Amino acid sequence: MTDRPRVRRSDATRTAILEAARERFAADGYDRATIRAIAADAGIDPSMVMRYYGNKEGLFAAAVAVDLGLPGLSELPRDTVGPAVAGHFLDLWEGNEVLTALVRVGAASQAGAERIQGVFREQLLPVAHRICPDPEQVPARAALVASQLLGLALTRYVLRIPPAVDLTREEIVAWLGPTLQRYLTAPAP
Amino acid sequence: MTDRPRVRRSDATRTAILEAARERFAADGYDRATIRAIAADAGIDPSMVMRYYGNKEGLFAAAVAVDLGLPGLSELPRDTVGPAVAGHFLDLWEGNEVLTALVRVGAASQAGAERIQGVFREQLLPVAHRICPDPEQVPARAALVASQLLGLALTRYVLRIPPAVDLTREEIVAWLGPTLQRYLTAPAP
DNA sequence: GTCTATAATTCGATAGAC
DNA sequence: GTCTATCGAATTATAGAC
Repeated sequence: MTDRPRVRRSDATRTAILEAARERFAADGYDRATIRAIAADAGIDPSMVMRYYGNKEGLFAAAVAVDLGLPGLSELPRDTVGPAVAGHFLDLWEGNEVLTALVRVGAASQAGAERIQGVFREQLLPVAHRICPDPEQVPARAALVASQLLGLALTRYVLRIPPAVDLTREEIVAWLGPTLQRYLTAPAP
Repeated sequence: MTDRPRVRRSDATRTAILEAARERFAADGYDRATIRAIAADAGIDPSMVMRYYGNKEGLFAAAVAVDLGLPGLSELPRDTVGPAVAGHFLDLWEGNEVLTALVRVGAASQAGAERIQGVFREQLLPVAHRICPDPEQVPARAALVASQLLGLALTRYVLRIPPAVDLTREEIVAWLGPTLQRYLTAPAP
């Protein structure tokens, strides 16, 4: 009977809230990104945010749900996986504020740090297991990969150190590619 | 006449405040590290912090004044500078909360990010100029070095991703040494 | 579903007694 | 130099009208 398409008005509002939240968390960090400011950006009332997401932590959790889209990478030829990973992550970072928000909040709060630990454990580790030779070394190798990728993101997108911002995509892939390749596939030193 | 040693009582208080501030900023980040909590840790009254450092920003600036002690590294043989840099920074991070506080606040606030930019410009760049061959490439190479060093610090000391925490000193020097060596001295790719 | 009004905290900063 | 008391502002979160 009343099963028409079900395009609730609130869906647009929810999307607007999440988008504004991502921008604010990425730009200001967790504490300074106030619900009031996010609601103002989204053009709605602050109390709506509470209604939809319960509290600030729930809003953050919904805003930074992230899919790295990594599984496809494990199909690539093993001897060029380093540059492929570098390029893939550059695309992710350039086109999306979620990751900047995630790092910024991860560095600032325990809850944010645990969320990044979760992404590492559930998305990066499994793929590393399909790429690396010795299973026993996978966690250490994945941690090294994460350190270089997150370090570039930190210097380039969060701290915005000028020479890191000025690097071109080609330069980054050329410099980081061999590093990641070694961390993933080279014999342990 | 009254030029006795000048050991003011307040010196001990100042030191206690700065030490407590470093711990709090490192553990909680800028916003959550309240003046009240810092004063409580130092065993003094919150108003003393204001008296000595003017405001919270002044306190932070005094607490994270940092000397990386880098110049000595430029005297080392050029072909083993990578592992030397890795080991030097590991010692710095392990023995001092200043750097953790700096990264945590740098990721969370603009003022903190600018402070790290200053450290990069005034302490890392000059040393890189004495190590790298081509002066024109120095900023980019230094930025790559910073990305790997800060990335390890982020994953190991701030986010505390378990496999990054579990890495031994020897493993880190062995893995990061060649990376830094290449960023600093290898021909551009 | 949306908004007004406000409760309940908490923080940085100030004024002033001792 | 040190502490008490407090102000003013900003925040999350709630209650309830429409």
